[in-house]
Amino acid sequence: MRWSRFYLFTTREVPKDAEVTSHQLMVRAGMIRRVAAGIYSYLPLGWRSLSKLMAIVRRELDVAGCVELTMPAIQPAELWQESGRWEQYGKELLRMEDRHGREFCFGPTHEEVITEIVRKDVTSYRQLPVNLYQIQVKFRDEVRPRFGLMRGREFLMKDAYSFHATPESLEEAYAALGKAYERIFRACGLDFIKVEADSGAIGGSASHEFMVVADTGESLVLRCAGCDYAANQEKAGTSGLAKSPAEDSAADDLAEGVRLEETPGKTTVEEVAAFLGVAPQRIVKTIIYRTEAGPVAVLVRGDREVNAIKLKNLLDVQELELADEALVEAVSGAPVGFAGPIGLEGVRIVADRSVEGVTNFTCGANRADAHWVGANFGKDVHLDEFHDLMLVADGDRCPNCDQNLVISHGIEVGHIFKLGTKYSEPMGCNYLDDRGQSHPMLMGCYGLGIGRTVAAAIEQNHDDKGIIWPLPLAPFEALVVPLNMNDQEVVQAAGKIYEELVEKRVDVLFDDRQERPGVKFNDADLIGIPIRLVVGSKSLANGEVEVSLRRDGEKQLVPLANAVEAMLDAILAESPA
RNA sequence: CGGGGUGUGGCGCAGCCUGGUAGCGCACCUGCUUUGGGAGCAGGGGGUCCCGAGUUCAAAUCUCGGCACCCCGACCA
Repeated sequence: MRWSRFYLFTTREVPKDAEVTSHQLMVRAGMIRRVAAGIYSYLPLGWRSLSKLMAIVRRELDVAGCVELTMPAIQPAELWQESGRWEQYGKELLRMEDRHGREFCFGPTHEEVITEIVRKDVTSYRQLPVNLYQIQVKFRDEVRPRFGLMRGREFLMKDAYSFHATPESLEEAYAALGKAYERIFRACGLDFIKVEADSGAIGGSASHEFMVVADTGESLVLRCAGCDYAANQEKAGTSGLAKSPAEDSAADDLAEGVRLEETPGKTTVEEVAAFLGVAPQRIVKTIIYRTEAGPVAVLVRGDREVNAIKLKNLLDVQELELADEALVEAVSGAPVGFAGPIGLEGVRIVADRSVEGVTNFTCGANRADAHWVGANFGKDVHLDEFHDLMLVADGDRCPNCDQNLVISHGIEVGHIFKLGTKYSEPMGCNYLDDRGQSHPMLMGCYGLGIGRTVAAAIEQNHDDKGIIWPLPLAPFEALVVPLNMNDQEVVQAAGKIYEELVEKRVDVLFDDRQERPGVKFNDADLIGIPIRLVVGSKSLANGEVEVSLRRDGEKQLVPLANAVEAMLDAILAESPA
């Protein structure tokens, strides 16, 4: 491709709304353009990288036994009503009406449509398993889109759905897709980890996420220092909390009985702890939630936070949100800040394990400006069981091996779920077994963010001058740069090399622009083509050209006659095994 | 949803406080020079100052309303 005929315009200025590197570089390199909040055009250079990734995805999924199709982006409300998600899915679902007033949504995911397809075609266990995928434009109306393609509202996603007669068959597909993902992300040059995840809104029994560890990531993952345990924060469990000096030194006085202390205006754990001179670890805080099944009070250790996902799973409710002031007052009889388990009635109380064994603790008195001190379970508060309802933090202990967990940020690039019969059952996607009995199919679903993966690759592969593409994702494999367009010998020599590379079907960009060398070098660094060949007047006078890798920038002088060969060798060397 | 901010040529911004009909850098066009890390000189083109209403002799500037976008926060009692 000749640059002069390609559509590629770079910019020196950093767009002011771009906060993260991948976003800045993609805009500056002329890969994407923002059209509205969280909505982008993929310009030719960007589209080439996305296409490269899509080709890799298709190749690996085909190997894993998946079959491609394409479903509509716009979906009728009826299907979503059938699965129950029309009501469950919140404001992220972009809903619309057609001219007849019929309701539709712009699909954020396609479980309903695929289930509708399969239930019509597949009726026998003999036809199973099936595994279908598409690469589609999705839309999720995020509250706050940001970071360019990392968290857009409209985005490209590969989503696969598998259907099975037996758990073993589902397990097989789940494992095959997991392996395919690992191959895909490795090909992208990504440093990633696979973590256990909660199956969340999509529901189901098991789930893993593929995370690219990066400070700009919006997810939190916990990894064990001692074994291979890794989970996202929503899912992560622990065998014990991080030790804190305060906890160790907290002398367990003999219970003298619970007593009331005035705590005027002290509404937070921090304030109460400071005011009464107790460690936050010895405060039991009471958080009140609103659910469709009524209010719920959660007890958690003062220095810790409730994990809403775990709580939602335990309670088995659809809606869960922190109670507002009015509800807190109605439930606890006190303003926000003074709720406590003692004498709390008319509300379900659940407790996190973090408070189990805490003795002589402090808690709200359900009365304005007062806390109980020296309270104890079994005496002042009666609870039958403690559950895992806490957000695991850095330094907590691994549930498998007791070593310390380490927290880090991650970019979620892939997510695989075992769905079970969550959709097949309500939607009647059934098959007949070998005895003629009808059963709902077992399903799996497998998502992979196309744009986000490319963005993550840039986050991990760049320097202060620009992108450093791993070869498989590079929009072009090679760049040929004639330095002086007025020097006919230079132009001819470079043009000949370019033509020969095209002959060899190398993905090559020829910078035939009438620009000064500095501009060409800087643009080359910015767009990050992995292998570069420079033809300049001086070296050409010695019959030589210069080959270098964007990765290390080391220049190698090569005789003109060997230029094409040197480029082909470099491409081979840069290709993943 | 709450708070803050921004909206002026393709991009980045100044001008607004203290009203007098718009300016800078980059980019763009023409010419000459220049050509191994974002060239120099000269000349030139381009703006409904987000939209609407109001105040005024006069509004980018003041007032009110709207829209769009950006950032921060979203309550752990």
